[in-house]
Amino acid sequence: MKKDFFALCHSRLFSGITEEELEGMLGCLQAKSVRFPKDAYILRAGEPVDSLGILVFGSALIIQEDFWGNRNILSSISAGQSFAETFACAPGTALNVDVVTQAPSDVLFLNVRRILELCPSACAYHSRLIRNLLSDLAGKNLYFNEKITHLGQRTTRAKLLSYLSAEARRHGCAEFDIPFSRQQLADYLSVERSGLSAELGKLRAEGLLEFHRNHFLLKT
Amino acid sequence: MKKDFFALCHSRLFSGITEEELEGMLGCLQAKSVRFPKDAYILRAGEPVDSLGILVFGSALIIQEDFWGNRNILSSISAGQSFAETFACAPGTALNVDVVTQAPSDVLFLNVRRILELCPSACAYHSRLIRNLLSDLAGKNLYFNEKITHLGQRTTRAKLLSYLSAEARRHGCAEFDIPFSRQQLADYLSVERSGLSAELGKLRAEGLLEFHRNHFLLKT
DNA sequence: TCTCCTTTGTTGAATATTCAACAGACTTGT
DNA sequence: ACAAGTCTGTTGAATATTCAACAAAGGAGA
Repeated sequence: MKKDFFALCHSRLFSGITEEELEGMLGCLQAKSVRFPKDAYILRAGEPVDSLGILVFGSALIIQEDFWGNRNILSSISAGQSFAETFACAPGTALNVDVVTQAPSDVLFLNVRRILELCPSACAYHSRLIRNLLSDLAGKNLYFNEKITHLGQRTTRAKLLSYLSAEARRHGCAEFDIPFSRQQLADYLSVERSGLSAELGKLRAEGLLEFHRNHFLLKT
Repeated sequence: MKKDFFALCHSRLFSGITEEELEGMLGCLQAKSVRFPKDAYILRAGEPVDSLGILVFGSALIIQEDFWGNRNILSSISAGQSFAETFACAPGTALNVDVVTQAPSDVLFLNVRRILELCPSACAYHSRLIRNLLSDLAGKNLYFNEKITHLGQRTTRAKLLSYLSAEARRHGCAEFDIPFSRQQLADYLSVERSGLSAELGKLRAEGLLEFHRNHFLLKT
């Protein structure tokens, strides 16, 4: 249980809140902890949600699947990150994504109505939690905004360069690892895997970058 | 000034707050009102922002422009809607979009730090405002999510069908007007205008839909 | 009503992507 | 070390998109 608290204290949602405060809050918020095996559905598209999830331990993917079964990876989730806040915060909205574990995972579910309800006497830190949630949503918003920037590019090459530039900016370095396999990157950028590989080959031939598997080096 | 208040009271951000309460709050929040002519830049990419904007009157577009000047319309803003909340709520982030008026517009700027600072004695409704902001960000998040769904489609046809389905769902009706010209829709979906028109022609020939200008009717 | 100007539709050539199939590289478990 | 399975790179044919140029339709103002 202490180990859980460590991950939670370092999550964006609970930043600025101490372990002692957290312990009291979780009870007040009626938090529920659930364990999932590898490749399990944490949430399924179509479900109405009134709780957000926090990945305490493990790894998961946010996946969107269309009518014909084409998969599109929207993001990957690691320990300390939360998911489904958007749907939980927008009342009356059904989930339109699947959340699937990549490894055995522990998830903490928090009911958003509980978070928003004022109970100043019991939990002075509700206010802080709300502000964290706000900044978390803003962060997700920026993430989606960035993805739209990549998807808005017309060609596979332009999408790749847009994505790799963003990764380099994020790492603050021209050499970095990406968190996707080729197939996952192709899904993320919504292009054909073979075309992606071919384009990477061209970019290497032109001297714009080097790579091996998921390790990349961008060159001037 | 009363007319301003009417639009604000019916905005998502100030919903549940009365005119009297609003009047007091605007002073406390140090709200600043600015008027813009048609085709003017309300905000420019690269600017650091600590305030969100509310369009009190008029109409504006959120536009992203890449290095080579290709424009991508991310959304359109009408009276009562707010913009730049994301950047204002995520500290230390520079704006990566332009906000441009489509018509003469009045904008109210609200400093987010002011909103988040607790001042329970002066403004009991700060809490409500924060919750509205949260739900607003969640709503924007869903909007971007939807756009990603469209952009994630591989072909112009699939993007169109995805977009038109979403519009029909939004209107709750198979017959509706879209808020974009052909060029704007092509920018929004990130495809070629002429290809878009051609695809619309094919869809009509196949009997999937009817349209005239920006009026559409989806057929079974 | 008649221009002028903007928006939308159409076409064919050039370019890019998808699809399918396979070969080689890497991993994992025995 | 070996085998089996997965991931990545390569190729050519089929399909789709972009580009450029022009034609047609719609709208605004005289």
